[in-house]
Amino acid sequence: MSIKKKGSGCFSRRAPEERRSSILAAARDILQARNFHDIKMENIAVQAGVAKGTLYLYFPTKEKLFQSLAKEMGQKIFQEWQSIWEKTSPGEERLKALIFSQLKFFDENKGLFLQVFQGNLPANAMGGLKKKSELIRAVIDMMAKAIEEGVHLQLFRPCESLHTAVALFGLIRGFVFARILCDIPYQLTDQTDFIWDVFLNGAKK
Amino acid sequence: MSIKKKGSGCFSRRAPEERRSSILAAARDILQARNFHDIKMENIAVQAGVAKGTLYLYFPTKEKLFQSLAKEMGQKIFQEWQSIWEKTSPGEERLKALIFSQLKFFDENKGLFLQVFQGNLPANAMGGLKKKSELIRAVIDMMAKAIEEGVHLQLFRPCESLHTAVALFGLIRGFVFARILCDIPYQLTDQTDFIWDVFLNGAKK
Amino acid sequence: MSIKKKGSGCFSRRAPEERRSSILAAARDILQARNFHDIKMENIAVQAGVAKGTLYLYFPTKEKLFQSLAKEMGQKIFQEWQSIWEKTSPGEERLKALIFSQLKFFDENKGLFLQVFQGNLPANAMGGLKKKSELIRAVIDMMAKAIEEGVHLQLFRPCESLHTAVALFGLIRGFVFARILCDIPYQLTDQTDFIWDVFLNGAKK
Amino acid sequence: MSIKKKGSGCFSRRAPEERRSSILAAARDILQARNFHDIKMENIAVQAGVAKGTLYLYFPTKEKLFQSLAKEMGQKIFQEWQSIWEKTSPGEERLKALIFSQLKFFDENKGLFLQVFQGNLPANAMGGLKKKSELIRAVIDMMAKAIEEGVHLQLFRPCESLHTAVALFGLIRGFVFARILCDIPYQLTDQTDFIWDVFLNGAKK
DNA sequence: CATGAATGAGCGTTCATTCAT
DNA sequence: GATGAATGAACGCTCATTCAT
Repeated sequence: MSIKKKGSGCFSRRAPEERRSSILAAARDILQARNFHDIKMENIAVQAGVAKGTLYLYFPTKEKLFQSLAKEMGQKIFQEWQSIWEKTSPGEERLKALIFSQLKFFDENKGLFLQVFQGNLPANAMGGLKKKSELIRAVIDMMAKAIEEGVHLQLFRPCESLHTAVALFGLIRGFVFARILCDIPYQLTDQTDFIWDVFLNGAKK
Repeated sequence: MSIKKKGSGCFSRRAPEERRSSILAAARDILQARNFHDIKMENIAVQAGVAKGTLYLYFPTKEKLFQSLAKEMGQKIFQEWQSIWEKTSPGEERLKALIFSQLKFFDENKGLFLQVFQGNLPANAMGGLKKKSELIRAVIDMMAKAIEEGVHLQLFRPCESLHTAVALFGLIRGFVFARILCDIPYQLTDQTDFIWDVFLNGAKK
Repeated sequence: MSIKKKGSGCFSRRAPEERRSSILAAARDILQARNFHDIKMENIAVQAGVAKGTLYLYFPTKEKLFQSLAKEMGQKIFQEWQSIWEKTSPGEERLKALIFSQLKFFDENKGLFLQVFQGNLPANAMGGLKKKSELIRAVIDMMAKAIEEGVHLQLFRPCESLHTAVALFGLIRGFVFARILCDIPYQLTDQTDFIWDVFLNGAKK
Repeated sequence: MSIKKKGSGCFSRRAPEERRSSILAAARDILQARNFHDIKMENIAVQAGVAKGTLYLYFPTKEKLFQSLAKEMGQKIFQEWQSIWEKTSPGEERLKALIFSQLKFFDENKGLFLQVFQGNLPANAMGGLKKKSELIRAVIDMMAKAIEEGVHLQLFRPCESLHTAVALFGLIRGFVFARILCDIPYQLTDQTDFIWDVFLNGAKK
């Protein structure tokens, strides 16, 4: 009735920006386990420890709420990639860091992987999908650039860098799929070296 | 007040199995563009050219209808994989055929890729997901066996075949993602050789 | 396509218990004239002056709503009987008061007599019926006890009190039936003395 | 698909009048256990061993079907009463026979008692109710006449015969209620003498 | 600002009725 | 005549959204 504390780091009586964040955090947590359509505004409100009506003070509709969530998550991971780029040197280090970072992201967001990043979004999911696609495109482009660097460094043979980046992107996603959907047992981030090995040397004898 | 005249009972009377199929086909077509939750039974009925009530003569609920659809599609592609296995000889031929087949499937089902095969299914999506996971697991296992054959044939170096299969699976899915989500321009099936090359030789100089 | 503007959220905000009551009252009024199955939730909502959805804030299903109604009415009449028992002295006074009370109840609830108290309830009417049966059993048992008192007081000849109570119960119900179903013209409660006379003396010359 | 034998004495390939009867019999049997609204035309068709459409060859609507049933049952019992009247001599014999006949009817139609004869009929139940009321009125009037005879025979003291008949009617119904709704244990028809005794002598010491 | 009771459009499902076979 | 697949109007219930408090 007055002060509720529930879920992920939400506190009543904070600055409005924090309230907004706690709502998004609540939505994110619930989205780990349920569809957009199976999540009720009520659920988010309870998880965030606010009243249903309060959600509408921060987001005009349910849909916009989830779009905001997708956007913020996208920005966060994009920033992480940028930061990795800046902190690493070209070639193996940079690429392995990017691989590791992606594996880590999916490890931490198994549920979201099935929801936000696989299209479980409202009908005009194209809004959501575009964001998601842009993100995928961004990491592919970034890895393509890193691969070009690798070619210059004579690490890789000359290649169509975009396609090669797509290949690497898929390699990573393959392990994510296998891990999350099929319960093939391994720690996702532990696969960095294996992925790197296959990517570098292939399977040939 | 309580009893009203209903039903016009004017219709076409096709073969019953055909009717079931046409309903599933209608659902599949609509699913190319929309979510499970954004598809109304009405939509399916109209698309299939039947009345809403008719759907319920063939499927007890909306959910079961889509589960049937997922099941049938899964069976179809699984049979295709089996048939490929039987018609090809071990090693390169068999693996390239499996790669090609997967690329072709996604090329023909771009929309579904985003829906049925990526989890856009009802709340108990776990039913759907399990099916999907089983399918993924099946193709990975099949490719793992083919890779073991390849190792015996001295085509590949010794390896943990399951992980290597996951890598190949990912390689394929990477191109699918890139093509479908990011509009990276290429004919999906044209990438068979490139995928095979990367898988075999890696990117190393 | 998937998300539309809904809800107008304009209303009155009475006390919550009052709202629940007014819904039950609306249901009771409509039930005077119509079957459970011929009453639509919409009807009740309109009669109660609330929106359809509001009904579901107070009762989880249509069926539960009517069960609540039956329960409340049963409790009310049972309490009345208890209160009569306490306020009257054994013998004629007590029994005549019980007779009068039953006649009065049916006089005031002619329509319900045909509905709630005669089994016009949902499929699992057994729930409803059990309640009703319990109520009937309760009044029969109560009258049986009063008759035993009467035997002790030498008012009645020795008898199987339960069967005699059933006879008295039937005598009362006979007038109710005749009045309500056949429009035999008399004021129901005016028959108290006649019923008492027949019960006491029989029809014999 | 071709010849089905189900339920109460129904045979395919009979005269149309027999088909009509078997449908009504099926409806009657089902009505013993279920409400008008909980009975589907399909149920009746299966029970009668005919196709759903066939019902509509004999009855224009579901409602008319049940009205026909009510009418036929009413006629049957009315004829029984008439026949009793004709076969018995005035006074005790005639009245006890009427009492016995009513108890027997309810004993044989416990389920219907809860359905047809207590108002579980469609919205315009007034059609049904009128029939039922007429029937009740008929037996009351008949008993009133018998009571008048009894007065002439000096069996009964002078009285308002209609009201006295209502009392007797109620006495009978009381035992029916108690037996069917409350499981008070006795064979219904065994109560004839007790009812007669109470009706004649009352409960007085 | 925050609340949560109230709203009502919308959808899944049922089943009396029809009519091509 | 008999059949039963097909029909579609109708209704119970949900839940995003609103706004009086």
